[in-house]
Amino acid sequence: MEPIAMAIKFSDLSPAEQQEYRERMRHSAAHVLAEAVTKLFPGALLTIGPPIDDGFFYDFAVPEPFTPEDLAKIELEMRESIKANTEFVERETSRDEALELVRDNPYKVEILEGIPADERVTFCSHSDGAFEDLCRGGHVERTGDIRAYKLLSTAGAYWRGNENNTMLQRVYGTAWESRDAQKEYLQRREEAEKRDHRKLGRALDLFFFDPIAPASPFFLPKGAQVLNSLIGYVKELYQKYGYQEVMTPQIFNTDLWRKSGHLEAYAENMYFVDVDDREFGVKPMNCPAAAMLFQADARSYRELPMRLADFGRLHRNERSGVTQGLFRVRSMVQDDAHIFCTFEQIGQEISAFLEMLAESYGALGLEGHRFELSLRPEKRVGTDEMWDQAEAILTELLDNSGQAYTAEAGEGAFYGPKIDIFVPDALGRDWQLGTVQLDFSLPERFDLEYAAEDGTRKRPVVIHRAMYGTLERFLGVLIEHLAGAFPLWLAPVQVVVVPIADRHNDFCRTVGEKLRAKGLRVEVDDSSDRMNSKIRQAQLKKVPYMLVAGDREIEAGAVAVRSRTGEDLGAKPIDEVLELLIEQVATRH
RNA sequence: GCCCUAGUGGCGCAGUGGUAGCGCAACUGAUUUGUAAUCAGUAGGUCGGGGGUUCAAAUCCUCCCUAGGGCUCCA
Repeated sequence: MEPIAMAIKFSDLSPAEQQEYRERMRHSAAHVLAEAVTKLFPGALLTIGPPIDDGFFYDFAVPEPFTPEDLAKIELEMRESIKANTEFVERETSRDEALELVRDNPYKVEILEGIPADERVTFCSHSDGAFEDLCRGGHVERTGDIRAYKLLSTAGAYWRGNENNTMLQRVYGTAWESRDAQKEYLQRREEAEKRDHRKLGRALDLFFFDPIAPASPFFLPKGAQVLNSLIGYVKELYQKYGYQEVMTPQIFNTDLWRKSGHLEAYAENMYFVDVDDREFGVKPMNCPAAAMLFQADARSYRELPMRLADFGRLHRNERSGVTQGLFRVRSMVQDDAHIFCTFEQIGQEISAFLEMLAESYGALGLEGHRFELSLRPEKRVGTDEMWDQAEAILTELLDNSGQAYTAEAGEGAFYGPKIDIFVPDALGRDWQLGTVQLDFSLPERFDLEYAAEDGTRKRPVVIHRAMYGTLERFLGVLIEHLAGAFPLWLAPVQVVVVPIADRHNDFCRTVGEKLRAKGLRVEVDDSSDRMNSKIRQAQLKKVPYMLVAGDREIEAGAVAVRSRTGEDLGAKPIDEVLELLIEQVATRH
């Protein structure tokens, strides 16, 4: 590949060209980093150094991990190369020569051996050959074209991402076409940190964690209120879309998990308890319980589709290093439901689900989500015919939905294909929320049957589905999207009534009672603080509305309405305010 | 699970071998105030847990627990 020069201004490039340019610059920065590390740590072995979103990294095999001080030194060393403004040069070599050059580096040898026979093998250098790296190419013209860069962090990373391999030391950095662009990016990161749901969870009194129950949130009254409002909304949708709610036990005799296959495939993530010499497993999923409910009676085709919703609490013993705030917990609730239906009903069921999902995401203004279709994996149950048909149905539905999606071959569960919905957090990391999965296995394992119209006994299909998925995770993503400012219908405290002086307290309490009687969540701040302070408190807690009352308002039977955006909506009669609030809650605005 | 970093009153932090501190919050009193912080006082900590070094440990060593960043983006 030919180097790209900064011959024209970055801002004149098309978005695609800008993307390309940044990738080249970041990849080039990774090379400069690699050279700096080689100079400072002579024994370090180079492995890979690709551009990534917003930056680059390079993985090194070194005996000792890098310290923060090392990082500073490396950054200074990089400055020298960039100041020198030397040219990036690529040269093609024979395989034999390449092998000779990387002989002492098993990682590079492995990379080299992985290059297809019909591809060129190239090395690149930006220091007149003094430092060379096996490289596919794609650079800027000169080191000086890396206008802004910064090393951000170090981390351990397995070679090839496989935990059975050696752990390498990764250095993360960022690089930009200008100092301003970099500054903007770093500020964006800082802003994102302010939205971190773990910080806001504390600040807004929503939840906390304690080592006594690792990775298991304690929801404070306000956090529980938000979750319950969400669940209430989901229940409304269930009513509309024909679901029935069920409740099932928390722990089951291990026999059930043996039957469902979880004991074999999922035991390491489960909690077990021994009671009276019998072993029980705490449920990590609701599916087997749903299957038992289906089996509880002789089923007819007339009952299908049967949609059973279960908000049961689940426990999964996630590996210690992967838990993360509310995003990945060990104790959770899902808006989970299982649909038992005929094969012919799959299409309409999933279609209705996608409709309900769009409705619910729309209600929360969730943007930036993407769909992923996961197709058959190597190891699977069910016939090829079933997979052919099921995949065709899902593909057609997605095509017709107009929703952009990606199809991932081999990513499906062993028991069926699925569609996952991913939503990014404040830092742009994607999290799977919604999902709809076909299951060809559960009906077999539980020998589920229904009486068909012609009197024969047939096997139903099971569809697992959730819109918000794990509600803990969903809440985390939602907090970051909204920066903690919940819409009125979700806000744990919807209104704070603020008396200006003590003599206004009684009036404000009356206002509070009036709103509360209509189902609004109201607090009256009758503390001895000044009004300014009360407003500030309410602002910090992101309460949607503050109703201020002093002599003037009492005289008029009104309250002065202030929104958390700082907007002064003026004095309004209490009944009018009440009506506005109720309307806003009802329409979920 | 693995690598790095961290753990000090409810929360946010300072304190690197010699008497545990600050801000916010809490509590008490005073103040009664017009849209983001009124003033004064009081109380609160076995410094994540165990073991060790030392005359002396929040501080040094060691094991464990928990949290944060990262571990599929290929030369």
